[in-house]
Amino acid sequence: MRAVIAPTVPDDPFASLNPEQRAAVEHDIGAADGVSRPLLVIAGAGSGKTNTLAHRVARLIIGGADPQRILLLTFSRRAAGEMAHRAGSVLQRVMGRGGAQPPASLPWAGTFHSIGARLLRQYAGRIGLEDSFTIHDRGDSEDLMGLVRHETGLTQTQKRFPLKGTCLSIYSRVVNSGQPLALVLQGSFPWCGEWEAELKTLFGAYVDAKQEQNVLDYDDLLLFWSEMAADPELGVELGGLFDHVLVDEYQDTNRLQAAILMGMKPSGQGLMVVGDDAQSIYSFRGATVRNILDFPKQFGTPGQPARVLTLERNYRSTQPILDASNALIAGALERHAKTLWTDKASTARPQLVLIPDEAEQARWVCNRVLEHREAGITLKSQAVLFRAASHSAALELELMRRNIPFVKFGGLKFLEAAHIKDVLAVLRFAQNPCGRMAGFRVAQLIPGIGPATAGRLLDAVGEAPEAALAVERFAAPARSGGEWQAFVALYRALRAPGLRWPEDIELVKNWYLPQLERMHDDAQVRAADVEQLAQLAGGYASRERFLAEITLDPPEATSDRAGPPLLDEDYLILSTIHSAKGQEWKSVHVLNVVDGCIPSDMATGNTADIEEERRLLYVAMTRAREHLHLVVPNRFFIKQQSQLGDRHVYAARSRFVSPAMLRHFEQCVWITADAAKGTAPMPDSVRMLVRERARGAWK
DNA sequence: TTCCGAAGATTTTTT
DNA sequence: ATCTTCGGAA
Repeated sequence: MRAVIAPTVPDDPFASLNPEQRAAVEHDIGAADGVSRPLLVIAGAGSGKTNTLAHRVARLIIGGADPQRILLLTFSRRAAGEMAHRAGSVLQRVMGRGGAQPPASLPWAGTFHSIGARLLRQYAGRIGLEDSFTIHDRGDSEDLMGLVRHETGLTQTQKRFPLKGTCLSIYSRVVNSGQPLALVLQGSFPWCGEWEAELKTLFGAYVDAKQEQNVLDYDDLLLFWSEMAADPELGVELGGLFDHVLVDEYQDTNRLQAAILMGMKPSGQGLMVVGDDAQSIYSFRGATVRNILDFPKQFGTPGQPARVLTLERNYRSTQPILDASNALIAGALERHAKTLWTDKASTARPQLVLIPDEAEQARWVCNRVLEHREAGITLKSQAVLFRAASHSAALELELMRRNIPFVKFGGLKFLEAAHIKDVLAVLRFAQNPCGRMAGFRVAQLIPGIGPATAGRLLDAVGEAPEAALAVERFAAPARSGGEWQAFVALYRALRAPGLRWPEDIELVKNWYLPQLERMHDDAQVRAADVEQLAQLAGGYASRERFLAEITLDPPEATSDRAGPPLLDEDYLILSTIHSAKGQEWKSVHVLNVVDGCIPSDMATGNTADIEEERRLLYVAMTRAREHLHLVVPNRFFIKQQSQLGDRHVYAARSRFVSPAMLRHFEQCVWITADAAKGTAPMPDSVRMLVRERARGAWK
């Protein structure tokens, strides 16, 4: 029995909460029947959502809840860590400094995918799954889809068949949304509509291939979990593992995730979800706002209605920034009415900056960032946000030219580099010899072995009782010579029982680095990446854990500088808007606020897509605490679009910044000297900008 | 069968 | 500009 400790008055960490937050935190604590009813918290941007959740967790534990029986589902691993940390510090304050109570650790905090992986591993035997399954990341899944696509003969069609990546996106969408293929094709992939029958065959073969090889993809983690939860017996058992289930960012969950909750907690007891329908930006992943809107209906019953609380007080931004954001979201077609307010007054409106082109945009942003820094805002508390990872290319060049350190979130990942995939594939092949994608990739690293020979090798491995033996006995082509023997030795070592992680990675490095020299001109750079991976590997308990967690929680930042920036160094944040979710900075620049970027050209097909783009801009704007700049280049480069090669396009200000909204912004025009000639008188703000331009000439 | 070079295609966001 | 795919030479 755990002791029940009442919060002490003198240092009450709950005193800082506002009434609505407090209501959420205290919801059904100490209820007569000991149950807490389903709770939905609609939390506006910057309304202290994370804080409220963390306090709720702490309050539950203080009330006697067992941390081991609290399931906390977050959007990213980072968010889970943050939440556990904050809950811990609340607990510590309550328990007092004298108490030898260890800080709260929440063993079941993580993303849906990572928790799913753990539960599946645990219940594998019960559902006919080998518990040694490996997890395919996006790249592996695409490759497998490509292979199956080839084997099914779909590469030989008269008209071109959708590429492997597109096929996987369609498949994933079907699984996550629970919609029939035809509907998904019609709604999101109209140009693939004619291939419905072939796609159906392809997906069937893809599923078979995964099962044969004992691998799961991202979607399977949710799919299998939801299947378990839907089983009358297993569902109850799973639900019984937890007294409280808390879900963050509920607006970005999909049908499968809602089904999981429904299976585990059909009555909604002990269930609390938090989200903001105005910030739903993941529909491309199957997320649906319906989850949050329908929550009361889904989980409430007449006898036990779900409780709904709304947090509207914003603790992040100044009132002018909120005014502009509110005006933007007021234009949305459908939404939960909610108006953010704050007592952080300010006279400075956000800026809307007109700029000739992208190069000038990069220069202007650099100037402004440095200016802010002079004013005492560290680089780390400034961010530049953009719709697509490639939009920051020009800015990155300019930053490097000026020696301004930065770290970029989103976009291409470390794990997608060929050499990193190679190393991981070797480890995966050792872990799960049935996983063909890994073996297929590894075998082809050896000179003289191509797709055909690799295929034969894997067939042999698949049929043999002992994988290592099959590899040793395999007759490699003569031209592979000693290279093959070297690989056999490595493979045997990796499968040997006494091997202690992370020795594995040393073995792989010794074998792989010479291959790298042979295959790539820039082996030096790649070797450094491999070294970094090795460093990372040391932090994990075992090979299995490393492989599972690195695919579910990849290192998210990429830096163009050699190695990660030192911890104490100051650096500017560059991020896609998607990756900026849940974060905040003192100063925020949003790049390319033009039609074609926000909303993206690719998302102007239907109104739902366009509305999501609006919310995306809303998310970007509400990240700012004190300074917000929307930058509108007049002209920008279009790449990869036309047969005529690259060209400029003259862009209009984003349609979301409507004329009626302009009064919420300070408008600036930033012109180059030659563009200024012969133009009409400029607004007041221009003088300042021209001065800045003069200074910029010396940079 | 492998490997290399040329032709062809190319829709953003991420677990 | 980049990545994928395909055809032909070794």
